[in-house]
Amino acid sequence: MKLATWNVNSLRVRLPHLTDWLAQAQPDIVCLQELKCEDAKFPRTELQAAGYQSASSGQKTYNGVAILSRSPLHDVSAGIAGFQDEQKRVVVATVDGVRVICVYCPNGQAVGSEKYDYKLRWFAALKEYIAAELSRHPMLAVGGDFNVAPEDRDVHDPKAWEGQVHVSAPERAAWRALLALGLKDSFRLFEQPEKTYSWWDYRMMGFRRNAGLRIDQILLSAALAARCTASTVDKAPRKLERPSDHAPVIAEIS
DNA sequence: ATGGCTACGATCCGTAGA
Repeated sequence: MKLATWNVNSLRVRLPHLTDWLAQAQPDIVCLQELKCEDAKFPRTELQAAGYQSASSGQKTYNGVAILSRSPLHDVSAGIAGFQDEQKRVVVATVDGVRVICVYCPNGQAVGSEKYDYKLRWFAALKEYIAAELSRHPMLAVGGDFNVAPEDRDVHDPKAWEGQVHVSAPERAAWRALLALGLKDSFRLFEQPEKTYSWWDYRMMGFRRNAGLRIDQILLSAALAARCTASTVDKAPRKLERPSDHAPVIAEIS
């Protein structure tokens, strides 16, 4: 089973890149973020033609998440149970016995801002939600844009980023609290090339300079981590014309 | 140097992303 996550930064703009990538990479399950697209306008038939069923939780202009799958999606629900939120950031489904949670974690804007506080509250709620899901689903994966670079090696210029949003100590603690539930960062289960990132700023030729952050991850429960055979970032779509600023992350499960 | 791209929904600029 090949599981992927990709922040597409507008599903409608990126649909050609997405369908090309699906045909090339042949993932079984894909978590998508930043659809910026209402469910009514979700390109369900186009994706069906590409061989994927979908469960989406979208909204206009901002946020929006979806899970694509070649196998049927069961027990679909949207949002974090018990956490009131207008912003569409979570969708969950069971596919082939695996509980898949797709997350678009808040950006946080700036340390100390209202959005930063929301980010930390949101992470606390996510942790409780994952804990509850884990108790019922030992085979569980959380794929998404976490908007946290967990360690300095996930940051192109740790000095410049020190204390900033995406790397601040409270954000990293919130991210590590998810691992404390028993989850593993699939990417770090393996030897990886130095300076591997999943997001690069559109400005200042961020991608050419490899000025990036590794903020997109796939977290696996112990049962899945034990069966994970590879995890990579696929930089190819980031090289295309009019790319998303994020690249897909992949985890392969035997 | 606090800018710089890109997408969006609304104009001909503001908001948001990271």
